[in-house]
Amino acid sequence: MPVRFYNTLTRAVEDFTPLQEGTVTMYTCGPTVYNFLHIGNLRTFLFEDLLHRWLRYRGYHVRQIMNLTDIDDKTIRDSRANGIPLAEFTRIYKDAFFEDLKTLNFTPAEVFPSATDHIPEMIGIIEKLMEKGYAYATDDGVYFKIAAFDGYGKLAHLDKDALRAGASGRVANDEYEKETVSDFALWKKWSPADGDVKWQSPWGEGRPGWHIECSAMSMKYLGETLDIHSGGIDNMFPHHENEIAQSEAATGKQFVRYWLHSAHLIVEGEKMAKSKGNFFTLRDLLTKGYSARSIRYLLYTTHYRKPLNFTFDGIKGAEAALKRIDDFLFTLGNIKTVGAAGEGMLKTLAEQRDKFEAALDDDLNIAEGMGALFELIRTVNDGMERVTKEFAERVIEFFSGIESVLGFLNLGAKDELTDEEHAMISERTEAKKGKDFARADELRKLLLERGIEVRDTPDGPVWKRG
RNA sequence: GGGGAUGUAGCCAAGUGGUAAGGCCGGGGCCUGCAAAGCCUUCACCGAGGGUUCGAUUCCCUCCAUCCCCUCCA
Repeated sequence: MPVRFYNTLTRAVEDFTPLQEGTVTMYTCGPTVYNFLHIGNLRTFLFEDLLHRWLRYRGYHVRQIMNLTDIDDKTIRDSRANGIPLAEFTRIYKDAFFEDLKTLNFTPAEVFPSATDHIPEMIGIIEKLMEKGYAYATDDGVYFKIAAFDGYGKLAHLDKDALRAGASGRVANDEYEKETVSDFALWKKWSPADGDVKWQSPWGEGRPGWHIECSAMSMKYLGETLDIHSGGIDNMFPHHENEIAQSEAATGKQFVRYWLHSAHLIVEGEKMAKSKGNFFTLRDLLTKGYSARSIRYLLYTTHYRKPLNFTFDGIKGAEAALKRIDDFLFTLGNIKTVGAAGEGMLKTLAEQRDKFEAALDDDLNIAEGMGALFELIRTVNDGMERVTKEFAERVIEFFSGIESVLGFLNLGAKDELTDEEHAMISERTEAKKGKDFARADELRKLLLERGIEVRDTPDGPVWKRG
């Protein structure tokens, strides 16, 4: 079975085949760099990370581009509020963004282009749109004329004639000079609120509209037609709809073949909002003592098209679940029994691996995939006394393989003990032999204080660092 | 007001027209000198009300709740 994805464009699950055999071009909307990443951002970015990793696992060469929006209303507003030049201000959050990606063990994109480095490319597209009659200039900027683009609304399934300004009640009483309220800005002429943020253009000094950056950067790095474009569901309209309009109007070609959108995250059943006090950045959670891998696990294990309810009970559960996997791999790593792997065990391994892969192929159903993993764990644990070193290695090899998809396993090399610690373990074993359990328990406690947990097994004591 | 989703055990979360995976927590038991790890066992009338059907959690309708979008929020 091929990999299948739910395509927002067609509202159906479709078989995935890239335009160019073996290579996938993928553009993912990145962060606006005016704050640290919050768990909502992470939900979307982790879905995209899973997408990237699964395509790789399936043998594709993935060319992912993730942009950084470093010029928009919010970055200008906050840089001015802080009295820092825009580039200096966004630098802070760009650096933080890359640190956070590293913390969460993201597979990096091929390029992370910044909007401000691509102003000429954006101007180029706008000029083309002007030439073709899809855009017009006014006193305050250049706008895309949606009436001129037939397919407008095909992604969001909105009727362009029915779009009303201010329907959401969020639009201030701006004096628009646009021909139609839903026409969107390609270029914004400089206004005093922009401070010293401005670029030269054929339409005077100003700055690009928000949507044009993604068209310019995706086409520059990946070509005029992309295999996959993804982002949060909230960006479907107007952002992605506008990207389609301006890109396809400019090139005359299909812009994106598969659109994938992730649902939002809520916190303890409620919308996450600063005003509700339930707004958390990654850094907030790390400060509270939660591990990056448990955050990754938790945000990874709900299907991406379903709203994810982030709870603190959930993150504690994630830590416990990870410990179960850790202990399983730890136990396997200490198996010494010699002999061939049993038929039944090999069959279970093959079955659960197939189930895991089939689940991920089916529109990235990771929840079902994890179910297969835990079934494998339970079955192997159940027959652990019959597990041989050879079979244990096979299982560990399987987990090492899927770690390229999961990114939250603990397969690290063993820490070594000091001579003193080795001596303590030996002394405890001797004490046990002599039935001096008081001394044995004392030594176990002393080792635990050093972060070393000793477990007795039929093969003798094993130890792990906590 | 319009459009789009979601609602499964204390919590998280798959799934199916024939009586519901998995993880966490809790109860009971086994194993252990004691632990740890592990195993076994227990824990759900699938938001509410109708309808279609031999049979619905799964399809249809209504309602309720929550979330997303309707010009710049992942």
